[in-house]
Amino acid sequence: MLPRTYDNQVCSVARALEAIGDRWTMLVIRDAFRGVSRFEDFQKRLGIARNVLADRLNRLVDEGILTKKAYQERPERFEYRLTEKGLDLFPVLMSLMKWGDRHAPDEAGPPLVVLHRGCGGEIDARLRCDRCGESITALNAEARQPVPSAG
Amino acid sequence: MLPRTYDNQVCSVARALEAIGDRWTMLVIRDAFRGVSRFEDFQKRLGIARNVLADRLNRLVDEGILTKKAYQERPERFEYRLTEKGLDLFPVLMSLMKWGDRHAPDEAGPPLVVLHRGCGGEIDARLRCDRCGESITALNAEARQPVPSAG
DNA sequence: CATCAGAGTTGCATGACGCAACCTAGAGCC
DNA sequence: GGCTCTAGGTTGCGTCATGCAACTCTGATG
Repeated sequence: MLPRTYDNQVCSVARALEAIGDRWTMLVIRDAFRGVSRFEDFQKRLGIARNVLADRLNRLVDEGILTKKAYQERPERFEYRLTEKGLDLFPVLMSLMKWGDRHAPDEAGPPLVVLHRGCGGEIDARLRCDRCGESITALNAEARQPVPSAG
Repeated sequence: MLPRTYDNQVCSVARALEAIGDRWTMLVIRDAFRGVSRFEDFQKRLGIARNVLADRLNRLVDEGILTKKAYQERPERFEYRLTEKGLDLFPVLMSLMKWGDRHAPDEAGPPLVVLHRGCGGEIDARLRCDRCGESITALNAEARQPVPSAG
């Protein structure tokens, strides 16, 4: 559990960040999407401290975002794989990536292109209206607050 | 600047997380999207330590995600507003919210509904293929790695 | 003159993190 | 039977980031 929870925050964003909102977790998940599954590989690719990595992996397993399974006995060796809950973080990761591509670009250009398998098209991370299909941005969105105590 | 940077990570996700990837920053941004703009209001709503809040706001201004502007002189008082770069984090926030709604739900159900202004439709945060328009998930996406040194 | 609001700053304690060393179980080799 | 290697951690220690309360500063209000 994170040392400081956001219990006072009645918001899905806060609850999501309680699960994945520290400095390393999202990068662990990113590497998991890239197919990394073993302790040593996470550690080498990220340069994260081993104790911190062990802690993050355990937490992600507790959260149901990763599963830990032995891929061989004698000697026992483990792999960490994304669950469905973890796989559902894909849009979060892609919108982060798109934002980084646009606003914090590397000189070498976008280092990773993600494509629609088979089709070969690129990912469009824009939000859509589920009624009219138009693109939704911060400028044409509005929040409907649930009525505080009138239900 | 974050204490630990991800310099060894050639990835837009890592660069994005360098800007917004600590425990409070994304919640500050969420409140900014809700219209919060003053130091005292951020502090009261989030319960964040004042020194940490001051640090986060300064960092976000340095990053070009927020602007700081006096909304009155004598006494001088300031407001923090999202820049275009900050507004572009909207898809990140919405996909985090959708994930939280689905996988870390509050008993009271989704506490915040965001609508297409005028139309009234809800937000569809699924990723699309920019060629064929189909929905893209982790299962039908593939990464094309840039050729390492063959350019 | 006292009090209040907004926007911080300062000092101290605690907790998260980085780092290196160590541990364990089995495999391969000689 | 000993040496070394790999995978997956754990332990101990030091430092840096964070939480918390108190304080500052400026001007308004009574």
